[in-house]
Amino acid sequence: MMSSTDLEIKLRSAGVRPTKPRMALGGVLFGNGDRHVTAEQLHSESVSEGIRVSLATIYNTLNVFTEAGLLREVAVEGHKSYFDTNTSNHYHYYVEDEGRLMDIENDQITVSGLPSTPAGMKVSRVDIIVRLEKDAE
Amino acid sequence: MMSSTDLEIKLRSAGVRPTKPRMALGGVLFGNGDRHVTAEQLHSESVSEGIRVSLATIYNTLNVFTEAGLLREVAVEGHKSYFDTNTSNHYHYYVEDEGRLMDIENDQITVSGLPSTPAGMKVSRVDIIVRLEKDAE
DNA sequence: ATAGCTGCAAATGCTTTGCAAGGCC
DNA sequence: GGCCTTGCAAAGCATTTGCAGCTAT
Repeated sequence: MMSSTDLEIKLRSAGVRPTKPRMALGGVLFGNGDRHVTAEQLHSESVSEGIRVSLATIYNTLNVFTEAGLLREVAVEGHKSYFDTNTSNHYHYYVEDEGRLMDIENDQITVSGLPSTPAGMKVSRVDIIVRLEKDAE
Repeated sequence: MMSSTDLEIKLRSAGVRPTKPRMALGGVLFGNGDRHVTAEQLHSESVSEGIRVSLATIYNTLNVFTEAGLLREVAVEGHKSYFDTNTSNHYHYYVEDEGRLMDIENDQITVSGLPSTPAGMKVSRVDIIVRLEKDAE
């Protein structure tokens, strides 16, 4: 858990004004360890916890948090964005049958053999998604 | 270039009926080396080459080709799917400023340190996207 | 002949936006 | 007070679907 004071500091440090909806959503997002949510998931979860926010505000808040570096957006497949509360460098499993995203709990992953970056460009991020399906065994 | 006979064989072997639109789109897709296109790009390119197809057919064809294993779909970021004519195992650069996808021309890439796959699951595919931005140098 | 395609337009799903009312510093 | 934020509903995009007519085998 994270105290509301800590949360307020977290938001302020990132340059995000701690409004009531942002504090409430921040509590849901950052109060329970690393999470991966879609806008729709966050909305229904918030509503069922008694937080009354519109879906527009959910999107707005997720975007503001992402731009402020509090969340990381993960593209898995068209028409659905996942937001990850773990902004450190790490990779993901994606369970295709369930549409569920998980962190790969291992910081030993290394990618080798990458060619040199094209001239005038630099790497902004490396995304790795390991897609999983049920074992037909 | 690929002859229309070869293209027809390619489609038939994949279990895809070689209709007129499919042959025409197949020519655009497979006639010029490895490509990465969005539906919209393929549509406007086809139209400017005098191929009259509706956007619905573009989507339908891309999906049929993908299911038949002739294309591979790459998720880069919300609201846009890229289709790659290179279906072999390889990874991508994504140039963020231009929305352009490129194959990483190197088969030396290896990923090590992956933890064992969760029980009952197997890896269906590993996607790696190296995001590039302009070097601010 | 008949199962499968295509095109059109309407529908869908996710996300953004315009604008008036309200909240934060 | 003034600027930023919220909510609602409407708009926007990319993609899919229903259906009547057409095509490949």
